[in-house]
Amino acid sequence: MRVTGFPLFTSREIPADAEIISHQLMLRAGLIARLGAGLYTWLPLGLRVLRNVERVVREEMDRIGSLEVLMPAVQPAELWQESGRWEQYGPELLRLKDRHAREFCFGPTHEEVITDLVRREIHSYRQLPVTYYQIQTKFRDEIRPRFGVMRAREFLMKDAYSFHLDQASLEATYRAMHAAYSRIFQRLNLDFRAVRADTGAIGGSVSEEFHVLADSGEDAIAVCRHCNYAANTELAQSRPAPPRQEPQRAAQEQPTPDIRTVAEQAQMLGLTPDRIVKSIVVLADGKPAVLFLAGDDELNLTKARSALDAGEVRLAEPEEAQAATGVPRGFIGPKGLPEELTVRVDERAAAIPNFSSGSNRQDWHWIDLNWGRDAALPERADLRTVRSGEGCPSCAGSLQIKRGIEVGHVFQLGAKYSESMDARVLNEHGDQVPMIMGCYGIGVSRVVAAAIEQNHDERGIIWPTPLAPFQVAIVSINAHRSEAVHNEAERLHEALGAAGLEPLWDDREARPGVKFADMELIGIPHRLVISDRGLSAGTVEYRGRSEPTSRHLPCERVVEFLRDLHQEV
RNA sequence: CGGGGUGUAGCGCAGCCUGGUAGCGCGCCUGCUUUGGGAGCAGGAAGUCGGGGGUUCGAAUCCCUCCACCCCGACCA
Repeated sequence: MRVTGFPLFTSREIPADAEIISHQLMLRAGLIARLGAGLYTWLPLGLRVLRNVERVVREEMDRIGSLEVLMPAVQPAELWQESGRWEQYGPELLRLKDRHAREFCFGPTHEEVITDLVRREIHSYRQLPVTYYQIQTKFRDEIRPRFGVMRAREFLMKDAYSFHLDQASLEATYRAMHAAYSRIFQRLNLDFRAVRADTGAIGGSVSEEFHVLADSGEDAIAVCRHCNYAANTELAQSRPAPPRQEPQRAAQEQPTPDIRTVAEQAQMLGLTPDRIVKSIVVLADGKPAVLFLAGDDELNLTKARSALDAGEVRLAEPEEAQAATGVPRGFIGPKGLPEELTVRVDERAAAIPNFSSGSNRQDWHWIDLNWGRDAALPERADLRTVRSGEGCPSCAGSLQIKRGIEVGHVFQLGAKYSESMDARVLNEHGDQVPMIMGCYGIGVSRVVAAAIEQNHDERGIIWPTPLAPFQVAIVSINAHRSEAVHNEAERLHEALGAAGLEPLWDDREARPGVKFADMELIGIPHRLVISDRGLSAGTVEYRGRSEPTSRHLPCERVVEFLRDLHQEV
């Protein structure tokens, strides 16, 4: 391809509204153009990268026997009403009406459609297991789209769905899919981790997320430094520290006027925060509950949701907390709390002897309380967020908190959709049984952004070979006045193309600096410079995108050299 | 949805407080020179100043209103 026939929409200026590096570089390199909030056009250069991600994904999906389909983006409301998600999903679901006022949504995901397809077409266990996938545009009306295609509203996703007679079959496909995902991200040269994950609104039991490690990632994940334990901090656990052993002291109530925070309480009472049990009022599906945690721990709302078996849990407003407990926030505690309140205690808070907490009386706190003696020990639960440096739950190592970009997610769904939508097959005994399902997603457009987050320098993008829109940049110096340069560039362009090496020849009449800067910004892995200077010695200059220096190659060896280099990766 | 901010040429911005008919850099077009790391000189094109309404002799500037976008928060696959 020649630049004169493949315009680059590069820019020197950093767009004002791009916050993270991948967003800035995608705009500056002319990969995408913004249309509206969370809506982007893929320009020719960017589309080549996106297609490369798709290609790798398709190859690996096909390899494990997953079958490609393409479902409608617009879906009838009836299906969503049948699964119950028309009500559940909320404003993130873009709802539409057609000319007959019939209701539809623009699909954010396709469990309903695929389940409907399969229940119509598959009737016998002999037809199972089966896995379908598609690569398709989704729309989720995100509260706050940001970071370019990283969190866009419209985005490209690979979603796959598997159907099984039994759990064992589901697990086999799940493992195959897991392995396929690992291969995909390996092939794309990304530094990633598979982490245990919350199943959230989709439902189901077992679930893992694939995260590309990057400081700009929106998710926090806990990874072990020694073993392969890795979990989203939404559910990560750590090895409990040995409980503190000390004789119980007599409880005393202390005046603590105007104390509101754990830090103030610790200071006034001369304690460290880990001797304090704090009381947090939450509303679980609208019902108040009090959660007790160690003073230096942070409440994990995802864990609270499962501990309280609730759909939605949020922190209570100060007025709501006071209404539920009868005391202002800051003075709530386990001793003397109204008995009808739902309470839970975090494991770590349950292990603190002689702790301090609110008195359920304004301006007073207890010290030296003990569970069982002064207040009944509530049902124990894991409620805290793990911290960096804590012990790994599955080995003797320690945990590290890293940031990750979620690029993939695999789920064992179970029978949630097949039951609500009545997707059954006959088993070998002639009984109607609901199919067991799995679902598996990859954020195709997000992978492009994630790859840039991980592969760039101050000059621009450094594409991993499988993603690069072009493999070789040919920069001809003064080709418009040197016939020799022009001819050699043209020869190489043709020869490299014939060798399948996807060259991009910058044949513009621009100054060399402009071309170098552009080729570096758009991240082409290999660069050839053709100049009179080199040709007089029978050489052209080669430089890898991330290499500091160039080397000279005899003209006749160039194609072979690049082909070998390309083969290595 | 709450809080904060920004809309002026394709991009990045100044001008607004203190009203007087719009400017800078990059980019773009033409010519000449230049040509191994984002050239120089000369000339040029390009803006409903986000939309609507109001105040005023006069509004980018002051007031009202609507819209769009960005950031923080809650939320979320």
